[in-house]
Amino acid sequence: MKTVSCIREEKNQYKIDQYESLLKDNATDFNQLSKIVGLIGNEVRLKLVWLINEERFCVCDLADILQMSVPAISQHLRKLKDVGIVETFREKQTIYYSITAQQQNITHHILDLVSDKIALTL
Amino acid sequence: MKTVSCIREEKNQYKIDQYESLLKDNATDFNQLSKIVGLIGNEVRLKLVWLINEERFCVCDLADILQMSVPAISQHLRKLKDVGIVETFREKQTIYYSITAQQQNITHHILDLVSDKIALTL
DNA sequence: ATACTATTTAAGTATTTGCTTAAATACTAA
DNA sequence: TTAGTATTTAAGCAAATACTTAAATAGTAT
Repeated sequence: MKTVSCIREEKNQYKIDQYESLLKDNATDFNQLSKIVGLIGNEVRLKLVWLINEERFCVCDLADILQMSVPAISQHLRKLKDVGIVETFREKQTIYYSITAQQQNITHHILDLVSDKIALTL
Repeated sequence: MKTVSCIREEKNQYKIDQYESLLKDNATDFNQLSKIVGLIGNEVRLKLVWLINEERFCVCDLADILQMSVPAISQHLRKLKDVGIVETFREKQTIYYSITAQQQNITHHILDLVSDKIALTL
């Protein structure tokens, strides 16, 4: 059974039904994409992704740059790692983070927005 | 006084300081951009932005398409309107939503990700 | 082993978010 | 004016989020 909010004359029920099923058919993709975009849409994580895209960093470097606690940064990085945005490699005790090839498309699309907005050169 | 997490030999304190001040200089831009990206990175709002970019819709159309309550949709649209992603125009009792020119750059960048991922044709 | 460094994980908590329901607003039409 | 439609706003609440502190894990170096 289906809820109907619109009862006005001019509405196009056919069109509404078409868009509804179109979105339902692609529900998984919308869900996954919104998860990744939502993750990067956090101020700390946006900075982390931008930094890691510039060059590899370890957790405590990132904590110092952002002036935040190491566990806080570690937990943000874990979320980015869980969806495949960043990956790690160990060198002695230090664990370095870098951007994965896997989600580079999404990552770079969003980092383009940073470049558009900000003149960032070291 | 500044917190230091890294005490290892190999770290490059000069580089850390440079990135720290670079991010601080652009704090406002990172904050604004993350707000907008974070807003669109919600499954319901991502669908709303995609729909509204396809064609103009009124609140109750969108509620029917997404099978959600009218107040819930209205509140999502308000957030998108507050940051200038969508705008409204009234026709009789009906209020139609469309994408603004103002934030079209960001909006389209993110909708490109939808297109990349999903084959959406009506 | 032991001590130390780097990082992660877990538990606790305050804040934010996204819905619900009910009431308010705004406009249309008789 | 009155009734009806479209939408927004407000209050309340459950769930999610982002920190904190403390403890656990993993590797290094003596």
